[in-house]
Amino acid sequence: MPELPEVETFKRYFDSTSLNKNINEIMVRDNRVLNVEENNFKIKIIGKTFNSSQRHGKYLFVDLNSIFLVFHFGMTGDFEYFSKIDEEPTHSRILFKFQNDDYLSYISQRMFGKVDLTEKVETFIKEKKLGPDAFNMTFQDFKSALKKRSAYAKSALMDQSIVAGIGNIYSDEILYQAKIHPKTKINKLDELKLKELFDIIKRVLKCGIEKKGELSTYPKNYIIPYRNKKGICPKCTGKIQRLEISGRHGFFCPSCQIQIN
DNA sequence: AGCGATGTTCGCCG
DNA sequence: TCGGCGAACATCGC
Repeated sequence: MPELPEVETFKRYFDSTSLNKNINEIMVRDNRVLNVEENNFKIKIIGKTFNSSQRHGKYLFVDLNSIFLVFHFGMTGDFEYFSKIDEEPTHSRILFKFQNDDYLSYISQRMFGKVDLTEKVETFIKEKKLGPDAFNMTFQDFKSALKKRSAYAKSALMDQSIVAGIGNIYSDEILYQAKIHPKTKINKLDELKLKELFDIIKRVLKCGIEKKGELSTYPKNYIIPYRNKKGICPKCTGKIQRLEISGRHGFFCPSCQIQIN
């Protein structure tokens, strides 16, 4: 379930299981997830160790000394660390074998995720046109990223070039908590409302990280649990509505979330 | 059986 | 240029 909170959860899992272990072997189960040539990928990594990791938006970068491994998880990506080869998970696409005979699997059921290499994190971020990381940005970052933008609020939040890390689910939650209609044009928000939105982005993402992306454990006044079935708004008991914005569907409460025009 | 799904990217068009 | 839309990518579960 990889939006920012999930990728942050993957990062913590990765850090606690896989850092500082020598990589002895790499098994590429399906090279369609690789953005680099398979042999080159292996040559660049085997014999090295994962020194540290950093997250930007939905991307995870791993420092390998002079080169960075880049993980993106698409819609169905995950990591799994295990000890015996017969425990290899279904949809394991890239398997790293460490010197201690343990394994780390990069899982991708639908193979929308991609594994890449880059010389420099900043260059990669620039090439992918990623905006500031949603969790680490300052209010100034946020304001200047939105400058002269007129997209729908939901589209703007999901636009990785404006803010990196927010996807379909969290954009719904953020707008619900901020009481903003998804189709409000983002440039219609005044400074005060923008600051409120900024604070809510942080709060919702922080909650997501603390709950490790387990949606069922979210607070009672969150709309996320109501995304699948058109339910009752937990704040006003009105009916949750579904809407479509550029091929993605979202949910909102028409009486709590007011459109500003 | 067909549709939709937590993501990204590209081409089209207003 | 910006931004909305729809398709494409690949697979699986409902």
